[in-house]
Amino acid sequence: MSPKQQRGEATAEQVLDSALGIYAVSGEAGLTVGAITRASRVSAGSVYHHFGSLQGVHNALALRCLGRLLDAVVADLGRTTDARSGVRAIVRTYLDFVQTRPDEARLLHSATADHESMAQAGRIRDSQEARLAPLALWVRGRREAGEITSLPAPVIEALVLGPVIAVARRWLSVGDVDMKEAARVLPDRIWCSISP
Amino acid sequence: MSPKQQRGEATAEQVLDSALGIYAVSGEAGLTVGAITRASRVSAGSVYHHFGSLQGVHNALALRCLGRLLDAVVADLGRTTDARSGVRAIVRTYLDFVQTRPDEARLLHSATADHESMAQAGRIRDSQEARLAPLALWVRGRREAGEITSLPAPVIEALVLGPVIAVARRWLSVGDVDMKEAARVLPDRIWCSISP
DNA sequence: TGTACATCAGTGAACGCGCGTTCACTGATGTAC
DNA sequence: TGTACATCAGTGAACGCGCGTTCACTGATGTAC
Repeated sequence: MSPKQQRGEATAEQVLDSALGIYAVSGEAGLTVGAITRASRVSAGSVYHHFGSLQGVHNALALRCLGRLLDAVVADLGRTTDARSGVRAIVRTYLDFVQTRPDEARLLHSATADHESMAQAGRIRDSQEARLAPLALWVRGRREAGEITSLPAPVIEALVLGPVIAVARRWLSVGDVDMKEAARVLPDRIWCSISP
Repeated sequence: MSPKQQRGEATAEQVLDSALGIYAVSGEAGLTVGAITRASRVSAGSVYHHFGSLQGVHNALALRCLGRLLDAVVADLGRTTDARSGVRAIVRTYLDFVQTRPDEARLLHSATADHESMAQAGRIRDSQEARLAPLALWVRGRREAGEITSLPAPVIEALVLGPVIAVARRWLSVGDVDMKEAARVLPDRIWCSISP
């Protein structure tokens, strides 16, 4: 899982890059060991050496994508002070990520829904705790400062991320959303739904 | 696809019922022809006679679930007059459907994300046009009446359904949402985000 | 009402294919003295 | 600096298994006269 030699790291990255490409073209069903070895020019044995199983590749890929998204969001969120600009930052960063890395966004949006991930939702949260903690902290801080209405955390999360994810999915599948307009309009609309 | 004999209809329903159960327990990957024939006591040949392929079973199942959800929503929406009570009806009916038929809700939430469905998003919309039309009509009517802010239709859809879907998915996977409270709180919050 | 016939519904053994995984092995890298 | 050794990285043929699909066939149902 954590290679002790440099070239090991490079190989693992190569596998994940290829896997993402396959996923983008052929979907989850197309992500087979054969497809990976063909695309990455890494042998089956080597894939197993690094990831243990095909599921291991899948998990590692999902974690890498989620990590990148959370990193981006947390970084931009850290530059804000009040709740309103924070919400604006979350919306913009999320939509920006979706447009810049559509394949990874697609993976995240279906991965969070699929059966395996639901069973492992807890484990995923654990392994991303370092990135999730600042986010939770920010929400708690804003709420204690009275800038956000006092609703259960999951409901607030749904009110903030729900519309953003919905727009993102729509853009990724149908494509009939003006993302610039969405980024301009959504923050205030979302803000209104969670202000006291 | 549309059986000419009564017993054919019953068999097809039996297959879909079993398929839904398998999907709930084993996920999409578990939905194999073998699993279906074992659970439904319908032979492989008969499954192919009715659905053409395994993908056909999957599509039919997704369409049946979506149809049921849309029927429920459209029915309750028809009993409302103003936009505000309409939004309340949509939220409540949706959350009610999720709680009453969690397996079907899970299927819908992952099916809309998966690769195959994205490719066929257009065809699905077509085949459900009869149910989608009243919904679209309602939105247009409310907007022309000035009861809803004038944003692009997909953005409004995202603002209304986004939080609802987010809460539903959270409840289905993690389970840490009070659905009663969500149903009580969400309508007004959502309403605020789309009022002029 | 009875019979002949076409169509629909259903069976299940058999098919080949591609899947995930293993393993005995070779080569590369880092380390200790 | 050189050598010996342990560990890591990588190979690819081989394995058996379960998959989706087919097809020749039987039985049930509806229809026309």
